[in-house]
Amino acid sequence: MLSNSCRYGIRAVIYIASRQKASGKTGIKAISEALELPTPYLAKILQQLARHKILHSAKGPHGGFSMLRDPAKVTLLDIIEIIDGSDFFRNCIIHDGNCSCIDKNILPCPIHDEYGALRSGLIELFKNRTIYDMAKKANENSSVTI
Amino acid sequence: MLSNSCRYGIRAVIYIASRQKASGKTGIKAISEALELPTPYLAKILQQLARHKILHSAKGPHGGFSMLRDPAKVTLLDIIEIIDGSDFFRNCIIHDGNCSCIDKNILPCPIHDEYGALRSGLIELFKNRTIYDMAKKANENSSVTI
DNA sequence: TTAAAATCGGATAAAAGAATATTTTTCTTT
DNA sequence: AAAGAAAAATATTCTTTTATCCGATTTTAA
Repeated sequence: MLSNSCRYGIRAVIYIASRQKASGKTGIKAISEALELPTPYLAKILQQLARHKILHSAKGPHGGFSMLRDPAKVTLLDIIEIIDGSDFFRNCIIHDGNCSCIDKNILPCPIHDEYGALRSGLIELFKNRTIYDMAKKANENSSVTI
Repeated sequence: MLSNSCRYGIRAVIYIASRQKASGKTGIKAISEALELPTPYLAKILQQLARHKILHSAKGPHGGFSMLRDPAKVTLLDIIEIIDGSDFFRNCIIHDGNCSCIDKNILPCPIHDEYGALRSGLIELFKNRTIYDMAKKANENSSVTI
């Protein structure tokens, strides 16, 4: 459902937020080692999030990434929309393009109603979970993996 | 969420089932024209479904595809598993590989419980909707699109 | 035996994923 | 202040996967 890029991005942001208090900025190397992700690929993703003002990035010695926006105000949905776009949230499950509940000129597919309800549930979940929530969980509860 | 191949396959099977009563076999050309799908690509997908005994295929004049298994006993999940595999139903939302509820050695991710519930809902939906249901809907209800 | 169909193998294109090399910025040290 | 080093940013290239197309072959009913 979510692309690799998107999952990497989400995990990295949670990690950055979870270390914010203790150590300020976190270098790309530290992140990719901790999460076991390919460094240059992750760098590209974090650059994208920095351009979208989710993260702050600092070059030079002791540089690295930190949260620019308040983690409590960044939702999963924000990150997903930046990296994967919002097609998923608008599309029908068996057709290209918009779902009939977005484009009223399209007739619904045979499982429109049931799928629509589940899709709404997903959107709500993504909209309600903030980076703050998840970073906190990761910090105080060691039985959780980022 | 579902690949193009998978969505094409589902729609084609519904179409074949919906025409079964009236006209028996349906040719690949007729299907791809009706659903506006690329003919040779669709052919490959249908061959795959034929190998997995969902469809029957007949060469020669008046050949074409028809349902091999009873449409009432073919679920969406059956088709999805053949074409896209079952990774989606086993995976965590932010990690590669199995979810912690499949592999007990893995610690859950920070949104494991909430996502798990929604994922189960999707699986149930895919398991409960049969090709028969959807073909019937398409036949008797012209305000639905395959 | 011919024409209509599916089948099969490979060719091509586009997108996603990943790695390498270079450049730019900024801190630190002299 | 200048030089050097550390870090991210950018650009380029490579690989893999997904999507698509095409030509040749096989099958089979009329």
